[in-house]
Amino acid sequence: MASEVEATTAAATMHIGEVATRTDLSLRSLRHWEEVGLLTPSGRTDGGFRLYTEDDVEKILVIRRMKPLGFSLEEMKAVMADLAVLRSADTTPTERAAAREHLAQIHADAHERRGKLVRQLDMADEFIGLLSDETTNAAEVSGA
Amino acid sequence: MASEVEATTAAATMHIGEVATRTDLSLRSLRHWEEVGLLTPSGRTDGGFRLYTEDDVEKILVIRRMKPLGFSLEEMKAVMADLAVLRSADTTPTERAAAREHLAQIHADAHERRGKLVRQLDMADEFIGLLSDETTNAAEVSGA
DNA sequence: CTCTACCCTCACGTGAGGGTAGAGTTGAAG
DNA sequence: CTTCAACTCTACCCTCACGTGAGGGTAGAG
Repeated sequence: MASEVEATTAAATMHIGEVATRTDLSLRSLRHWEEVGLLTPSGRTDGGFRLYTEDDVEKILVIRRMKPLGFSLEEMKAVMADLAVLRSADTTPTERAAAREHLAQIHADAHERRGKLVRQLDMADEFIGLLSDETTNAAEVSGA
Repeated sequence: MASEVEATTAAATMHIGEVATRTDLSLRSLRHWEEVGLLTPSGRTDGGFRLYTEDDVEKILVIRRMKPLGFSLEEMKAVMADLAVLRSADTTPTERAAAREHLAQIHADAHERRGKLVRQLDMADEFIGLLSDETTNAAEVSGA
């Protein structure tokens, strides 16, 4: 039998709490993601506890990177499905082509959204500058 | 008395539609902001149309800059109030001090949030890079 | 078996608007 | 003045991605 010390990252599964701390996400989010079918944990204990694998965590981290771009959970779900198609070996060329095309689309979209993020950062900086001004010299309005 | 032609940007007021296009915000947002007391238009026509002044638009633009930092409408409302205190002449020193202190707090908070925005941008870039990889060479997996 | 720390499933609440219906207002052209 | 298209009003329900309990079950160490 395989010894109990396989490696650090073998078939070890985690409960939701560990995943949450490791990915810096809330339990609620992870559960919600399952609810909507975005990321279903690989297993459950007999008692009903969710069991996540390292692989699950990897996927979660991909999703987490996608999130700041403001994609909906549905969109991310589609992306994960497409990525799965590309990563898996036994998918038809037609499927793979469709997945690639869709991902290319997403890629373009992502670029656009990135642009918006940058613009938001600019606005934020303008606001911060505005606040600096206001708090710096507002003390000397009627003074000497 | 001041003549009716004060300047180009005198007492001229606009309806909500013009404000929306000028600020790139939806009518719904502007109405919602009024609902929650974040920004109340300076007037109304007899028929009930909202009338915004240039000054209102200025405030709206300040709010718009604050938005990307993820402050809630309530928080922004407080900020606008504090800014109003600092800008107005007839406010007690106590009031002004409180406003400045609160704004300093917000300023610090804003910096933190800016940091998060930057980190989000980084994550976004990681995701985009990931997509690039996947879509670029996924075509040659079993080929030669 | 007990204890504590986790985890479960509902079920409702929230924030910041989106969308629509049905009715009223504007203001320019005729 | 009348008419009319374009605009705006309120009121209401919908969405999305969770947050927040309530009430109860599980894991596993002692």
